[in-house]
Amino acid sequence: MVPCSEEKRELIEEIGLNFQEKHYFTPLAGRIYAIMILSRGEGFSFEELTGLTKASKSSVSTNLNLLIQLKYVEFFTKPGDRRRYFRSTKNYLKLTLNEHLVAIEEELTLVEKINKYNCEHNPQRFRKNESLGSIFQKYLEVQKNNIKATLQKMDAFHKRKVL
Amino acid sequence: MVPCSEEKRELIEEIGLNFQEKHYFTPLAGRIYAIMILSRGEGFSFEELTGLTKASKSSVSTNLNLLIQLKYVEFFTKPGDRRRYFRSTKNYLKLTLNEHLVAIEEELTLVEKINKYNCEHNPQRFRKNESLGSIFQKYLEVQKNNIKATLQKMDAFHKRKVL
DNA sequence: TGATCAGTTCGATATGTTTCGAACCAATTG
DNA sequence: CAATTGGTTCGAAACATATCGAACTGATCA
Repeated sequence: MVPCSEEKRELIEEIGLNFQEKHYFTPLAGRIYAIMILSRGEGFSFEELTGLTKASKSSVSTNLNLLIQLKYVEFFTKPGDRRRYFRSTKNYLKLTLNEHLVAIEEELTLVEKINKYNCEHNPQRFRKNESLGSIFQKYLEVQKNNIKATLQKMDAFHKRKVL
Repeated sequence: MVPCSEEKRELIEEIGLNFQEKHYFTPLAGRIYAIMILSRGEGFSFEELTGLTKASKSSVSTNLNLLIQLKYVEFFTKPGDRRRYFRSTKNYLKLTLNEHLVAIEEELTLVEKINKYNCEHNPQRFRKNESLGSIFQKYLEVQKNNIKATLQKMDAFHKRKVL
């Protein structure tokens, strides 16, 4: 039984739920990732994770490997210790931003397709909604530019840190 | 058998998929709504919808009522006709914007909670990520303001139309 | 060499969701 | 009144997904 405060447990569930909804994680993947976000970054061993999540080895294994593949999690080793230690990568915010970007680009192309179809097949309806649609498109463009600008800011920040 | 071009069928599937992913619709709800978006706005009868989607009456009924509850769909009647005619409401873009707004506000409060927790329990980690976190928070604020401004623009547009 | 440790793989089980069919209801029609 | 129309309700079937247990691998240790 790995110790963990009630407060932390609740936060883990809440954050985990959020990652289920917004990043399509499984419940367990959400919990694992939440545990890592709420830590000093020194990494968790495999058995600590099974203990904290109360899940089976197999489930932890699969979900952990999924998170590693998606670059949410990385691992490192310590000399004279067979175990691997798992922690969240530092680019969570960047990954999130990239997901936002993809979502918005998808939405833009979809809106364009709908407009194109209605312009050709339902001209009356299209004309009625034209200006509203362009307001929406402008909105998406602004969101997109904000994401791109923020990504650049983050890159600049990372470079400064490294030097 | 209700007629429908191959092009339209494909678009319906694509748009339907998008609504499944981004608005948590069921496959059938997505298809129904897509059909309505790609039309002149004169409404579809219940049996036209079962025909176009090739789904059972019961499924169409439940999903239609769901869409009505969520205000994506409305219905009207014609004199001397028992049937109801269903069409998409005109506020799709507004609903979408409101969903974006809610999502961003949730993300903001979550980021704040994580920061608060790490500030109290993992100060080293928190300090390292502080400026990166504030860049992200600023980003979310800009997105939020853009949504609010767009909502106002849309409201203004609607009022002008009505008068 | 045999035992243990750290983790993986895979088939089975549990859980949750979507769709369906059949029975049903209320309003209209003949 | 019986039959039809337009639609709803609800339990069951179909499908999808998450988690689990048990058997396994490959490295280390005694």
